[in-house]
Amino acid sequence: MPTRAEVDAKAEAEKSKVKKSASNKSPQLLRGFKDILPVDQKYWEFIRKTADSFANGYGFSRIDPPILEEASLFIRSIGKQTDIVEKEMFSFSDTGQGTVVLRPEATASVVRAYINHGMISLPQPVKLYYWGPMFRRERPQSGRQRQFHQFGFEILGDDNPVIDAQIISITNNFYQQIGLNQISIQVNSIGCPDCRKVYIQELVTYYRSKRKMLCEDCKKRLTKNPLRLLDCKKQSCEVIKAEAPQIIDWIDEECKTHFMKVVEYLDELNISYILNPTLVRGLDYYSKTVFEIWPSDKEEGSQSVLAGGGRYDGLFEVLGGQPTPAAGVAIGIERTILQLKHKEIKVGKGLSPDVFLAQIGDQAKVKSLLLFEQLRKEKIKVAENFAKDSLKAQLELANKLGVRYALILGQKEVMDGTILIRDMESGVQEIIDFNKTVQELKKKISNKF
RNA sequence: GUGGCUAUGGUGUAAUGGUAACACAGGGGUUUGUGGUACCCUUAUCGAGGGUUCGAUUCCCUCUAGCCACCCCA
Repeated sequence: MPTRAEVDAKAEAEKSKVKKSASNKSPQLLRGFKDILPVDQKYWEFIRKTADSFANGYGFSRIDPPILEEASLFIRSIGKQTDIVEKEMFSFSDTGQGTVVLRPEATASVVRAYINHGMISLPQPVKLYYWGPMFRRERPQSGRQRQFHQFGFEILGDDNPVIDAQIISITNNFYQQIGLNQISIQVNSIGCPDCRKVYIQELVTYYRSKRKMLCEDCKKRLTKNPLRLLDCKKQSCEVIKAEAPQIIDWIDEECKTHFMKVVEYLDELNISYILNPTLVRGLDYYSKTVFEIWPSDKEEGSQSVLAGGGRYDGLFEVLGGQPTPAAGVAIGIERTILQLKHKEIKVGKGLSPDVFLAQIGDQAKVKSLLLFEQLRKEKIKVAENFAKDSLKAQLELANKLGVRYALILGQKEVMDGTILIRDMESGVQEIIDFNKTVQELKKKISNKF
């Protein structure tokens, strides 16, 4: 039997071994976290630009709530019983601040900001737009990451159904605008808390009578989150679901009229949508209208939700504010980009430079450093590689970048006060006065179009 | 969190119980001032740890990660 000392020594050796090999390995990305690489930036810029212009055009003001918030903000808003709060939040305790979490979504923060800053005294409704990272500790797969990005539009302070329709319309227009017209808009109403309670009672009664035929998950849902029963995709439960009472038949007059109005507006706006009586959303704060955007190719079986939203009239009170009606949408950026790629939608032109500046020799290098600055100020997009000395290597690079023209500045040109302009397509070169570089270049570049 | 599949260089792919092949990309070069078409050189302790074995990248186990489905959501 080994002595205590031996055991300790062994453990120590083991530890240092691990430490050593770990320190030699380069640090890896955390699970579910991703770098947004240069090759993908054009998609991000494209979406960002479009989102910005939508915010602008529809009169939404930008708000950037912090990424870290009090845990209670989300527990109270999203709901204790939801998966997001129960098992998906990145939370930790910060000295003196209690439990803080990396935000899993932004609507709660926006509402918190509305309350905190007394936006109730602003002309209503208040229209806000956000963009940023969200965090959910989920098992990653494609279109599902632990850090992902959303942007969203929220209209706070008005209960008119036209607001609901407008949010859906904006979302629809956004997808049309970026070229993703193969989407389906799923719409439903889950009523207000009062009539929902009645409906849930009814639903539970119905499902209880069929309890023996339910799958394990649904038995759990029956007590935990009855609305989710409607989400089950199991064949056996589908049958039961088909006969289940529909929420639309149980919501009260006010909720029903509201929903009819929303649908009417959508019809007027010529937006095609699908009434989905089983659509319920996972966040507790929703009331009345709920909707989701799905990719319309059912063949792929991809059930990933591109965007989702709805009305959340009850949220303000839950967070200690005055009762305020509101509606909004959150759009998943990664998932939207995935669809753009899937549909091979071309995005942006890519920023290829107009000209490559090549230099040979020390004097020329110094002079081209200055010329580069001059060209940049003239808004000519110029590429270079001052670190390379050989002209061959520089032209090779110029070729790879696909520039039309190359400027060549060597010892001889410096002496003569000239510079070479080479047409990379024809290989024709001309000698021009160094002082006329900008003027000549501009002439050539504008000829291109 | 549960289940299934997978794991070879920067990327995409081979092969094999005796330490890895090919393509592309990258870097360097073919006497130092010319690219897009050539040629040469160069880039992997085969995800991590353990086991079986004379010997494992190849077989087994564990872990980790990715993908898919579920759960849930964007």
